[in-house]
Parts: sequence; structure tokens; C-alpha cells
Amino acid sequence: MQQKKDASSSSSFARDAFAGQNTSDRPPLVGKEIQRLRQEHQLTLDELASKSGVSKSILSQIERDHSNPTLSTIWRISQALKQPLVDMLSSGEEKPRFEHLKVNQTPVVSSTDGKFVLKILGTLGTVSTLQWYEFKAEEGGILESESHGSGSLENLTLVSGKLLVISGTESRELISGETLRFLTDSPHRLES
Amino acid sequence: MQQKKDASSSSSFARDAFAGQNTSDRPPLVGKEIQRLRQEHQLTLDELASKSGVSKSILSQIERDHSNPTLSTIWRISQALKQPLVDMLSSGEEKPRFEHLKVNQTPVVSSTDGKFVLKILGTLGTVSTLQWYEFKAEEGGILESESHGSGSLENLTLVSGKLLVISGTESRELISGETLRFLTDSPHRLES
DNA sequence: AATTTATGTTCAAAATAATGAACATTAGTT
DNA sequence: AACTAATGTTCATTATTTTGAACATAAATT
Repeated sequence: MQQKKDASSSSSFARDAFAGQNTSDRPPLVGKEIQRLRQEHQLTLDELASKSGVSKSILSQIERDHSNPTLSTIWRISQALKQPLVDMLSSGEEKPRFEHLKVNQTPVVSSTDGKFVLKILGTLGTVSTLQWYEFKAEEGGILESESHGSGSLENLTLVSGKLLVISGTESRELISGETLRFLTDSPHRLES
Repeated sequence: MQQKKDASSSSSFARDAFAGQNTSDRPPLVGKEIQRLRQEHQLTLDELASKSGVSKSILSQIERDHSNPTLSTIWRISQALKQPLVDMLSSGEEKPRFEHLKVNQTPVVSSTDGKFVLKILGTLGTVSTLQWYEFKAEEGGILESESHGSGSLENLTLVSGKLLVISGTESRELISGETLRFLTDSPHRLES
């Protein structure tokens, strides 16, 4: 009684070090994951139905991927199961057990004055667009960055030394061992 | 420093230092984000419609949050815009510009034999369930971990020394500067 | 200004997701 | 085994999403 439509072909994403991005050509199948979570919570279809406000008949169909749920339906289910919505969508993809990035495959970026060295350690393609870096700075080194796009943010852990982080009109001084999360949707700079 | 990132879809979600999780009480509004992405790609509704296979009329409605899109519809749009599906759903939440985690707020976990020290540096609650750690190990230290739940994986960057990672029936030997991503949906161990 | 072109919105019809009730199946009890 | 209770699936109906075409509006050209 229902049809799954194929998506038109689109593609070509930058292949990065960890090219583990979702490359499947159809929408994620959430059924198994929802069923697993429901059973983990020891809920029956009736119970989940009353908790989530979604009828048990459609729950049954969604779990068997016989229906193509609406955003609000998925959201209500995720709420009832106390599960972040995005996690339910990004699960169920095949992953290799190991992905090993060798030393010589690690890209290195240097600042113009040479006082900053930044290594792109890897990217996390499974859940979202996410990269992590190691950088080292000499005393007095300044790293200026453009905006990384709307909604982007940086999570910076300082292993040793001191660092001043400026984003927008605000700034913070970090000492060794501290972690700072800050928006990078506008130009920002690091001063060592 | 050795840094480890762990993307997990396990069900527990202790409120942590960076408690920035989605706590809103209604499904995410994807309209603005989709419109922003479309315009960023310099596409008209017609163009996005033909790229994605979704009719332009419903695109218009979704962008203004006048419709409650189907999972497959959102997915086809995300494909056309080359945007990970989950990013489109988790955007649109207000974020503070800075979140500063001080040294003395950093939880530390030690292994039973004291040869491993693991610091929970922070968690990324914005996109998914994600935490990152620093750990240090003496020669001969062994860290045994239980499964972190289905779908969880660990991203480990070795800053110095050598490390043997065992997950399931496979294992990998890491040297300084290398990064390894591996599944942690079953018991695993690190040997220094 | 008038005309064309491009872009976004609304409309009626078709497709399908969601509902509540009936049905089927399994598990537990007498 | 028969009966009952619990759980999951299918059915008919309703509500809503999605579509393609018509309409409206803004931008560009003559």
C-alpha cells in the first residue's frame, strides 16, 4: 500500500581521510533501530504508542520499514525513547571495524608566519560534519580564521601553555588543561 | 597528549559539563535551514526540485514550515544539498558563544591498576552523543572496556608512544601520530 | 511604462501516512 | 488441550503530505 521513491542521483563529496560518509543511495531505515530501542526500554507497542502519542499500528509498520514516517512522527518516537533524534537516523549503517590513518596520510597546514602548525587528525563522517586537529604554536603566534559556516563551532582543549581565543566581540583566556567551545560562524582568532 | 573521541548512540545520557542538548518540546523546524542551504548553493526552487526529485510546491511549504515532511523527503533534499541529513535536523538551536570548562571541572577516571589515566575533556551535545577524552598510559598498561552500545565507535589519535587496539577478533598496532577509528559495540581493550 | 522572464506561492487532485478497530499470533495458566 | 491474556499485524477510514498546474509577484529587458 505504500511505495518508496528513489532519489535522483547526486553525489561528489570531498573524499577526506576517513571517507566513511553516508554514501548509501536511499533514506536511512530506522525500523530496526526503533525496535531495538523499544525492546531495550522493555516497552510494548501499546506502551510506546501511549508514551509517544503515535498509534501502535503505524509503529508496527515503521519498525518493519513498511512506512515512511513523518518528521514529527520520528521526533515523537525519539522523545518517548529518550533518544536524540539524529542518533536514530544515523544508525544502521554498515561500518568497517577499523579505519587506520597512517602518519604520512595526515595533512598538515601551517600558518603564514610559521608560528602555527595544524594537523588534521581526522574527520568524523558517521554522525555529522566533524573534524579534529592538533596544533602547536610558538609564543606570539596568531591564527586568524574565516567563518566556518553557519552553525559551526569549535571545541578546543589546551594541553599546555596559554591561549587567547577571540570570537566575535568576546574573548576568553585558556590555561593548560581547559576546554573551550565557541562559535566559529564568524571570523575568529587564536593568540598564543 | 593523547586524545580520543567517542561517538556513541547508547541510551544513557548523563547531564555533563557541556549540557547543551536539544531539550525543546517540539520537532525541529527545518525550513529556515533548508532555505539557507539552498540559497547558499545558489539554487532556485525549480532547480532544487529537479535535483532532489521533490516538487517545488512542497519545497516552498517546507521552507516556510507549512508542512511536516516525510523522512524520505528530507533525505532527498539533504542529498541534493550535499548536506548530512542529521545536520539539517540539529541546526536552528540557539547556542551560547562560549562554553568554558575549567581545569578543576574536568572529570578524571583512573584504571584499576593505575597505569591508565583518562580525562573526560568534554562532550559534544549539539549533534549527537559524543565525548572526547585524554588518556595517558604507562608501559604495560591495559585498559579493558565493555561495549559502549550498538553503533558506538571510538576515534583514537595517538600522540606519542605505541598502542595496541583490540576490538572483536581484530587488532591494530598504532604508532605516534596515527589515528584509528574502530567499533566499540563489543568489549575492547587498549594495551600500551 | 509595458513586456517578458524568472522565481515563489496557492490550488485541486492524487498518493500515502496515520488512526482505531478487528484480527492473528504468541505466551502463560488452568 | 483449552482458555485467557498479552502482544503484534492487518484492515477500512481519515487526515495529511505530495504533486503538477495555475496563479502571483518580483526582476530584467525593450
